[in-house]
Amino acid sequence: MKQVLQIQAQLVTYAPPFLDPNFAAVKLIGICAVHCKLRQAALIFSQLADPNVFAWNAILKAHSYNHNWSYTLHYFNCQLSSPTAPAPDEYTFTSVLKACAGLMAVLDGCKVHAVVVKTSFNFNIFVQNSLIDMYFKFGNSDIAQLLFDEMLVRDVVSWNTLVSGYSLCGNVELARWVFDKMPVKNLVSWSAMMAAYARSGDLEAARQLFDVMPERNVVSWNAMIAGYAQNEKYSNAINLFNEMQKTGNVRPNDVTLISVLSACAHLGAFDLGKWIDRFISRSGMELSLFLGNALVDMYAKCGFIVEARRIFDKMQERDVISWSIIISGLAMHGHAEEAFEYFFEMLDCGVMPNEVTFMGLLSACTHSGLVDKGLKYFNMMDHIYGITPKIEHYGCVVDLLSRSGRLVEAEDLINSMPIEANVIVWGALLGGCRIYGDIERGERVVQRILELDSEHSGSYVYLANVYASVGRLDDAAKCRLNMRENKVMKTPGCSWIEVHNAVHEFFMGDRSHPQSDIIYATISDLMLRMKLAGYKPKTDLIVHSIDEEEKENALSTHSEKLAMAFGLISTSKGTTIRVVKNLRVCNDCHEATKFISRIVEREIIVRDRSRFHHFKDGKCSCNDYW
DNA sequence: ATAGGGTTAG
Repeated sequence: MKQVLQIQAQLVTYAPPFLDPNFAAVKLIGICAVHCKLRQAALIFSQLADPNVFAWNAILKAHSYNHNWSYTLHYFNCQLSSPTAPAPDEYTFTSVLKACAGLMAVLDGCKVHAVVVKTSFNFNIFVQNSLIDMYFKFGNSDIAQLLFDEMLVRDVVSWNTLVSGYSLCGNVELARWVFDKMPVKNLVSWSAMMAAYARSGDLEAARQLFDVMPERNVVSWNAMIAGYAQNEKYSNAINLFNEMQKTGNVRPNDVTLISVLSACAHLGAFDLGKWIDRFISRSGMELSLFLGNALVDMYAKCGFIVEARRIFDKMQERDVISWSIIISGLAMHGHAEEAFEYFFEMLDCGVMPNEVTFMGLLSACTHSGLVDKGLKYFNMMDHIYGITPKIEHYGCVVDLLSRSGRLVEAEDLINSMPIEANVIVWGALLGGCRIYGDIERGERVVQRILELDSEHSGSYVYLANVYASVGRLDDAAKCRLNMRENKVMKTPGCSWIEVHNAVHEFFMGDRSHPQSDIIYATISDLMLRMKLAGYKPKTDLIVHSIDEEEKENALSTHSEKLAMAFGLISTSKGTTIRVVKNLRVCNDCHEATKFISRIVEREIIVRDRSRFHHFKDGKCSCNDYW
């Protein structure tokens, strides 16, 4: 790029007469495109007195290559309306059709198709393939198939387009049928078929294809890694990334790193996440919008909100996703005021919020108990920005109202919802009934929940707890029996911790870890010291056993305590402990962790399914409100 | 001199 600028400067001051300016511009624009420097490309193009068809195609390609679909169509419009511009050719149409597909601009696409037919470019195989691809992306597989059938000559790209097209339309079987039928396969054919399986959720079939592929490039690896990451197989994604590094002949690119960062974010695998950050700086890789977003999200979800902000501030370009990520990140850490500040800054930058942005704002309110502010944002969504609240938003607001004891309003809101409430929304209200001991309402809510999901474990546990707390032990027992008979399973509590680049996973009562004995010994020791410091196990949370000692035991083997104990014995004194949990952190563990942070003089950061808890010196950042 | 198909974030 540096040399592009030098050449450009040279051409402005002195253009040699033997050099065709269009020729030079095509070359320079091509380099700008590869480096995502579209403004520079546009400048070079605008300085041409008389752009020829090569120059027009170059500027169209530069924008479509960078997924800047609307600018592609903008330039195409300019070309059509300018009296001096050359007529479009087959090269023009491939870029333009791609842009229509990317924009899902069905009407424009059909119009371009009409022009293609009128100008007889519909016999060019490149244009034909682009048309087929476009109709698949519009979801119109019938027309796509028709165009394919009418082709006189087909090449491997035509077949590949069919495979990926059917995959896009959700028809893996047909994609496989085409894949088996195609006369010649290349690397892209294999990758497309593999991606089709991954997209359909059949990771075994995808992996099998990946393993037998005759050759692989970075895109094949990316497709498999992304397949794992998008199907929540985060450890598999990371393992495959490590394998890719080991083979040594394929260099990860930004797409690879984005998928791996997403896996790191979900797992809280910050060692690898930080390594990727350094890798990016070290290799001089451009911090693209996607990559920046993935990095910010990784840091925020791994508990490094300061680092997340550092990357966010460093980004050249930010879109609504970037802002939503930083807002939800701040919300997760309980920094509600900063989340609001970023929201207003976002508006100042002219970026329109969407439904995800509002999820971030609402959860910021939930985590800080800002009920009225939450209601204000909730109303703002529809009234000011025309965004119809989705079930998640209702869930958030019901949670907000319920937690603060405004149960009547919460129930009214559910009953006034234009969409059917789900188990999560009712569950939020049930949580409020539990906290505020509203037994009558709770019973009603449980009934509604069990109508929707007869195996809702939370309801059974809730009922058993309520009965036990008011001394109706027979009813409590009946409820537990009921639960067992209906085979209601609670999601098993699971926590994990990253130590020395490896993620260690613990389930409740887990004894499968090689260092299990010493982990349990550590917990017993801690329990003793905690009790001396005034800790009282919250055994009233346990419903299924009677013996007090047994209850304490059950509490002490909660997965987060196991992960924490493992962290304490495997890291040096003073190191921050970071644990991730799949469920909400339980009341007892929350209390215990406060004590532990003081006893061992460590900062302990727990990410549960909805937020972060920073424990330090016997206190938690959530101020016991979560 | 310029082109089509497989991979990416909340």
